[in-house]
Amino acid sequence: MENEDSFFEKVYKIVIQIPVGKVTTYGAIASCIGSKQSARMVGWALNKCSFYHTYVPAHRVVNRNGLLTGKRHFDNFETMKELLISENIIIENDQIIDFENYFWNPYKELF
DNA sequence: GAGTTGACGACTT
DNA sequence: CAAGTCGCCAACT
Repeated sequence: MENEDSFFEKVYKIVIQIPVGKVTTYGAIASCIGSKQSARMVGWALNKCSFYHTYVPAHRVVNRNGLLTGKRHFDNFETMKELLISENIIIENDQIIDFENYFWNPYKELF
């Protein structure tokens, strides 16, 4: 069944559930999975999200500072910012303004 | 099978 | 206050 508890699968399932207009952090996802220090793995998982059978809104995942550190992994450096802007999220200098306001806690879905 | 990498985070200097 | 270093864990070469 869908009990593929692979690290990647967990990451994808969480990211996919991020609502439009919201964002989360790598650390939050990692913590949600169980290893808060595995934030790097979250980024690694998103790196191969293109190979996943389901679309993963990786642009809604940013680092702890609300900085779009992963923008360079998109087709163009502006893609990530453009996607967030299209979701009513304000970006300035590759950083989310009022990031705390847009933050979506993955724990809410695990409840 | 071993070493290097990586879209982070927190601590140390 | 800013920059540098370490740790963490799985995938990639």
